[in-house]
Amino acid sequence: MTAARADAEYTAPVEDYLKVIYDIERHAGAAGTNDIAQRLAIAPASVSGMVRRLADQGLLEHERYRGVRLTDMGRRVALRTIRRHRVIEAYLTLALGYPWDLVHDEAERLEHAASDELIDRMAAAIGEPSTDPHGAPIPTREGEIEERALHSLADLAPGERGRVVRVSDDDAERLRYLAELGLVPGTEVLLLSRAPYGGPLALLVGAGPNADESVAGAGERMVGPALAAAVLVEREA
Amino acid sequence: MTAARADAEYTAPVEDYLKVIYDIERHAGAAGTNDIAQRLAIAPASVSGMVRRLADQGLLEHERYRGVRLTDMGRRVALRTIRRHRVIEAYLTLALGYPWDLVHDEAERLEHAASDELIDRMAAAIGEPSTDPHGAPIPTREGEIEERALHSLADLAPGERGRVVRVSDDDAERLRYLAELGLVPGTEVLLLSRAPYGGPLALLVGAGPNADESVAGAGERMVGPALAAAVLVEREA
DNA sequence: GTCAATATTTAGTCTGCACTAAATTGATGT
DNA sequence: ACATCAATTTAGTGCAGACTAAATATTGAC
Repeated sequence: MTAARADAEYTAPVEDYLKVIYDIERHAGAAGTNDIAQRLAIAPASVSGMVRRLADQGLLEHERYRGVRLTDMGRRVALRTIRRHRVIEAYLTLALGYPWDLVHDEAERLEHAASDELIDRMAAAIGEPSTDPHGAPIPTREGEIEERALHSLADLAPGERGRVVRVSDDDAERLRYLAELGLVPGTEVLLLSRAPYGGPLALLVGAGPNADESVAGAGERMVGPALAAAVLVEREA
Repeated sequence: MTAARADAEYTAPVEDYLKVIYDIERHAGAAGTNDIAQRLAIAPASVSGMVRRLADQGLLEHERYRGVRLTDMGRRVALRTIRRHRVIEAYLTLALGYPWDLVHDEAERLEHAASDELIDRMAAAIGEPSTDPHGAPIPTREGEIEERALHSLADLAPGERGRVVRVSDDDAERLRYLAELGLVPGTEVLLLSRAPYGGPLALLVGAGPNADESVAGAGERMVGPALAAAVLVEREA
């Protein structure tokens, strides 16, 4: 029952749990033990124990068998960690020329070691960007985040046009392939057609502002639905 | 007995042990349990257990009651960690404008999280410096280090002249004070006199290449022997 | 050479965070 | 209403790395 502050030190595993729970909660309302376990690549039984500890620390609330929700404090800690992660990703690409498929793993470790002071200096050095290299929004120092509801590329209707805003960053291989296809944030896409029964989508990919990053220019592309789900777009007229 | 590689992953505590053992060994030939414990701010009894584990991994050799010596592999791991630490320190000051009294603590945490790839990019970005901001030599990627034998300021004879090459970096407060006195690497000093029985030294401090860093200009200074011991100099004609 | 001071090790404990195997609860289809 | 399946929790274990208290080895003084 000690009212701990959100600026205390937390272990790397704790920060990882909170990050993952934050993300699951956003999409599903509450985070189940199994989802957490899968996202962290650990056994579900291991999650139960940690969840109890996190609840004791006031970082989340747990209804047995019904899942987990972050408290305000837990959310603050999660967002601070997410800010660190994304600022580091942005800094590595913009200031050190890191390729965009490698920054995630590096940030995954550095986020637990970097001080807020360092994060702020990094952010300032690259002009306080509002998103990371994969298009994910960077929370402010104060823990504000601009989460807009996005559609996946797979949700577009044939003939509909959209702009890539964000891509999933947790698989380096996939990121490299997306870059090859030109599917990077800022690129315009037009869904030409969608084959039925989970078949491939045909796209017209236009050049975006990050065209220097992408290997290929504009052109027609075929992508499977799993890949399309990893590409988030905003609809356009 | 498994012949592990030096490029495997080690935990942060393991890297910390190896670093301090490397350092103690350099000055004293072999590292005693007590010295290690004191440098790591842990109980001596805790060291015994860890030392056994490190010996089992082939990182060091241990003669009971006689101290510890790194193996070649242990030394390689230690030097890699030291390189990380010092490159990070140099990068933070040169690329991010970090004040020199804060970089040590930051590097102390980041050194365990940064990949070799990142360290190399940082080093390249600041022009592969040969020393960190406190004058400590940076080991090469290959684990070579140029350790020159230095005297402390306290060893100079009255009337002797020297140039500050390196200062101890483990106490932020002291670093700030040294900077105030102008005792930063590169500065010329002339020992005017030494009071007997551990009394203060009188110095003439001249401007060095890092004069912009130091608050004070050239002038006469009085320092105690403890502080003088933290300043390493090379003798001059 | 013996004795005290000091250094080191052992013994036993604790915490965090993972694991497997087994028990339990909740949801679902008939 | 009940059987079954999936999700979750409990029980018991292991490892890393710290701790204290107690035992033991080394060293230095006399």
